[in-house]
Amino acid sequence: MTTASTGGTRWLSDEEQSVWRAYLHATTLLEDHLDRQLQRDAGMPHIYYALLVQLSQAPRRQMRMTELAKDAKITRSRLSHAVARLERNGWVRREDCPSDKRGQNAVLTDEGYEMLRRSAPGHVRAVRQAMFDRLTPEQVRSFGEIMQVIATGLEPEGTDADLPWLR
Amino acid sequence: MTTASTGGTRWLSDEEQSVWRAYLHATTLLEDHLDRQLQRDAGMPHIYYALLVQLSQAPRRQMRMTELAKDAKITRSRLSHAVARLERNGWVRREDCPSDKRGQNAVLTDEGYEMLRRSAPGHVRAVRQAMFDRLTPEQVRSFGEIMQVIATGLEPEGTDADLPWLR
DNA sequence: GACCTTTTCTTGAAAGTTGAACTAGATAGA
DNA sequence: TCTATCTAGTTCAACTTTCAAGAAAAGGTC
Repeated sequence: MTTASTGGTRWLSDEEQSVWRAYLHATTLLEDHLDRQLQRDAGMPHIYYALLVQLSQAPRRQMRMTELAKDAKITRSRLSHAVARLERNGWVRREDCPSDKRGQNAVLTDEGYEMLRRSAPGHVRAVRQAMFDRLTPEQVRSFGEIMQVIATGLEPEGTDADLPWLR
Repeated sequence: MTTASTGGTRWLSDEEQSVWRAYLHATTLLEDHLDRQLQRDAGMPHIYYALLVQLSQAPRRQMRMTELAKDAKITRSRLSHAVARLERNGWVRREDCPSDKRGQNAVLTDEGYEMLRRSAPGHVRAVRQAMFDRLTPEQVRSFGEIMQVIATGLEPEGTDADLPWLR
């Protein structure tokens, strides 16, 4: 394993390899950790919880399905299933969109909001303990930049983020 | 939203919130990206690929199930299913462990190795494009440190990493 | 309006994951 | 030895995700 090119492939350097390994370990451990924490304390996986948080911050606590899927970076299909489950739990309700008869609004119910209010402190604590309490302010800043770069690079084309005149 | 404590909960500051959001976006986009890339080019999800890589680097290209699960940070259950699938594909073979009759060794087959050799360049390219080619050397270094801190903090207790005299 | 394309969202089946229960073998103590 | 406990790995059922297919409405063009 070297940093040199071989047969056209630029392999990862030793440092890059170890960074990549650390990244994979940190992200899988953290995602598992949060999934378990939220499954225990809120009865749902992390991604579902994130959907409710998203809704709670939207005007009138509701969003069009497609918009919600985009913001959460998941497919519409996946969102359909997720909302169906959250609806069964009584935390989300679907409403027809008045302006577009194809459209659906996912609405956070009062029960959903209440559940969020109850479990938010525990979740924030978990995130802090796993990440922010272990990093210096300088590291947090740098980390934010790095994540931003990576996310932007993977954003599907034709997104606002790709239009230079909006930067 | 402030940085102050309220009712005992230290909420995230605005900066922390935006870092957290960026983290969630970057990691879900990247994991999706790699899953699709490998599903297309190697016929399996990223985690399965990572298992084969792990095996390819082990002595005699084999590992005990539990050890492999630990290294890959997944449950033994999940690994059982994964290896069953990889076995059906002919990329891995199970062998009884001679020294412990409960044990199984997962062995990377020649076909598995060959498949890895073919798809590695494309995978490395994807990782580079998504991450390393977008970061400065200084960012890569810092990123590695940060991921290391987070991973170590989430490592199950009683691990070597927690024994101070090994540091 | 008729026609074609695009967008929105859902569905169903196949694949993957989880957590608990279970079998079999190892380990340790009396 | 006998027993209790622990460890390795698998399996089952419930749940989640993916991918492809499809229904319904919207938007454009002639």
